[in-house]
Amino acid sequence: MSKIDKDTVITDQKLRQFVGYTMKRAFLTVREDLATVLEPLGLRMTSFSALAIIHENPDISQSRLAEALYIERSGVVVLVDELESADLIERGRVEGDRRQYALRTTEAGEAKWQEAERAVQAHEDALLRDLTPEERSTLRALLRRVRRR
Amino acid sequence: MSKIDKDTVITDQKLRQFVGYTMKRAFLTVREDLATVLEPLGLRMTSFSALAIIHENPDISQSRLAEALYIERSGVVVLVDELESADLIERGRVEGDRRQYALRTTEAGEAKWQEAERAVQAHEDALLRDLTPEERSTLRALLRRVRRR
DNA sequence: TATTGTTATACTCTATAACTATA
DNA sequence: TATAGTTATAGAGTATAACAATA
Repeated sequence: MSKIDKDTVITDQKLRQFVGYTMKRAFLTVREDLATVLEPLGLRMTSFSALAIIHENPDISQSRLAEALYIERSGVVVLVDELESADLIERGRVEGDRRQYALRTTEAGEAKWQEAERAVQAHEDALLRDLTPEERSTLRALLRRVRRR
Repeated sequence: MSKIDKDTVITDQKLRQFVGYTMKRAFLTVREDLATVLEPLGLRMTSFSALAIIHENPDISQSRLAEALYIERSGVVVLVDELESADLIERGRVEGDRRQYALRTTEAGEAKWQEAERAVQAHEDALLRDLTPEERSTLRALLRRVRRR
């Protein structure tokens, strides 16, 4: 019932055997740093992703953006509101279907994307500084091979 | 303002260049599957980790468990309440310091840990089925080299 | 003064469900 | 009937801050 030593080393050997545990730890590290990098740009992790998808797929609808981001359409509404309020994207109308919007970046949105892309690249270069370019590619490739059952 | 084609392929080339994006996707896949695996055992991702740490570090205090789990002490209270209510761990008293607890697994907790460990191993084997044992080791090793600045 | 555990509160992120307007 | 977008609500997972007991 006692013998707790202030300097006893806490081990996590059992957990370390799991890829998921290591992945969670790495992801939380990335997420925290990324948040501080994006914050001064007025972006969050998800709005950064949304801006990237809209930049790359002009005139995409909210529903398809939801699929691309793997979130529900209801979540996209808030996200798009946020980007639109910041004048980074516009809700264009589609001729022939008045239900959906055609999302596209504004000029300011394009500039913001370029800036954010550079900032995020610098963030990754910092966190992955111990990995060679080849190792980073390997890491990306291995992560992409994690598959749902 | 239109030309949205129902079959237009949505690309995420810009995001894929980032390790963090791929990591998030992989982690969410793991987290979702893990949750369904742990649910019938009455565990969550974090309580599974806590059980592992307590199993491996008998008589650990709540504060040190918080450090091991990278969460706040206030969060540990709820977590430990949860595991204690399920009779998986006990809050033992420390002789010489009445402030802290000495957390340890119960017999039921040990059994639950063995069962959960097997279940989580099966979950990983399923999600990482496309990776060889060597590739899984490589993935773990690379993830561990992601470092805070 | 510092540490341990606790409580209350709040915040972020996301999902669910019910709704409207259009198709 | 089905689809696109919206709103309100709720839940999970954490963090922050203030506090009591003990060191």
